[in-house]
Amino acid sequence: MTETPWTSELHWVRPGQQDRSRKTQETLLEAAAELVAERGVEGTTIADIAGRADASVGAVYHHFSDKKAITYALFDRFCEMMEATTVQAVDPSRWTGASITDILRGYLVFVLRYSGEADGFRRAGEHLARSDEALAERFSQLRIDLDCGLTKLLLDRVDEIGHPDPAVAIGFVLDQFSSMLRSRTDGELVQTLLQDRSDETFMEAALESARVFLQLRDC
Amino acid sequence: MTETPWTSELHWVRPGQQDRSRKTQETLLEAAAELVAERGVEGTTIADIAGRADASVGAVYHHFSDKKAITYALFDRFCEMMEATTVQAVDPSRWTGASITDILRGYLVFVLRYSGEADGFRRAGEHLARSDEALAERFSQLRIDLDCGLTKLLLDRVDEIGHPDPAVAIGFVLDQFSSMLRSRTDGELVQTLLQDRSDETFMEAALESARVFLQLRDC
DNA sequence: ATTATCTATAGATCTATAGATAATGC
DNA sequence: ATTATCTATAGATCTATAGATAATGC
Repeated sequence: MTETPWTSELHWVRPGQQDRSRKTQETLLEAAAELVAERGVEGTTIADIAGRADASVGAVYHHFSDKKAITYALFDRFCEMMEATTVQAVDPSRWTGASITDILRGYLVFVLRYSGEADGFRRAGEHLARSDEALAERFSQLRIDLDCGLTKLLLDRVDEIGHPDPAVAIGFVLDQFSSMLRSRTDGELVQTLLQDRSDETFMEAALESARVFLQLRDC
Repeated sequence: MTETPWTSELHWVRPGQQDRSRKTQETLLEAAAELVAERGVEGTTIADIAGRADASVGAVYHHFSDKKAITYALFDRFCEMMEATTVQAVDPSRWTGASITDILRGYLVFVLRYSGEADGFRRAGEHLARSDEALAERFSQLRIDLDCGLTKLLLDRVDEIGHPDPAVAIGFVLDQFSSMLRSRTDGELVQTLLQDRSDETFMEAALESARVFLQLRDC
């Protein structure tokens, strides 16, 4: 339980030594991500992945020690995507002159527009998190890092906030946003009242809600 | 695609003709619900279900035509639970003298306290919804019925609402609540900033958010 | 010579059934 | 006599491997 594959990933994913190899490995991961986004980890077979990547089952096992290794690799890439994006997103210099509303709008636009690209990678992570506590921890940390970074950005603008407890209020608003974005971008599932409205309507309602809850002063 | 098993459920679930039979069937469904709540539909085997119910694999197949039939039966029960609860929850006479805040608080308390009991049944429905459009429709309808009922209750108290477009505002608040409740009750997954705070803190923040967004006048 | 890929198949796991045995209720 | 249950196992599906063939790069 203490040892996780993250500490010795090379046992799981064989690094290619030919150009062709790295390309195949990349194609296999892309195929796996697509399939997992569509059907989930358990609904995706090795033969499916090989088929979509125009490769053979043997090729898959040449690159990955077993099915779990593929899932790990997908999750690993999700972590990389999230970490790199978070670093850029919460860099104060990116938001020079921006108001809290600007930042929150940027967050909404980004997730609505691009979260779909990470779907299969994220779903692989969720699957692992259900059966491995350490990976669940790592998965959670991604969100926490993002939320903490955003919280800092917003606290730098605390003078815009009229709410008596800015830290708690920001925490609530960020939770609210991520929950609602999750519902909205989760695909197929759970029709809601606002589901059929445009992203624009949804965003404006979410921003208005945050604005009045935080008691933002227009600057 | 037009024919769904709902129209001829008796082909899927054999009605028992002995007391013992009905009891076994009930035990099997309860076992299935527990396991699906823990491990999901695909993570649960027929042998698992039989084992937890202290029955044999053969007994399972005596009662249910196949694995899908068990999943259907779980979803069917989820529909019954949701429909019956919705009817009671949105009955205007239940809320005589209640304010909008009272109703919203009642909603939060109920879901936080009891949604866990329906977890396996709901999860079976989600699983079916992913592969069958008609069942996805039926699954969505459950939420829509609840949200519409609640919307009516709140619109009856429209004089408490200061928001210029009460209908849209109510829709947004109900979406907000259901998304956040989903995140909070989904179990294990997705640690959030407010996740470790008490239900009480969460509820009060959610109610305050709704109050300022709807611009509720205290009555 | 080494690395990557393919085909064919062994092994594991799960669903579903067949046939025998036990319990129920007219 | 009918219904329910059990044990044993056939059949299907998926993971993983073995061994042969093809491509790469020193």
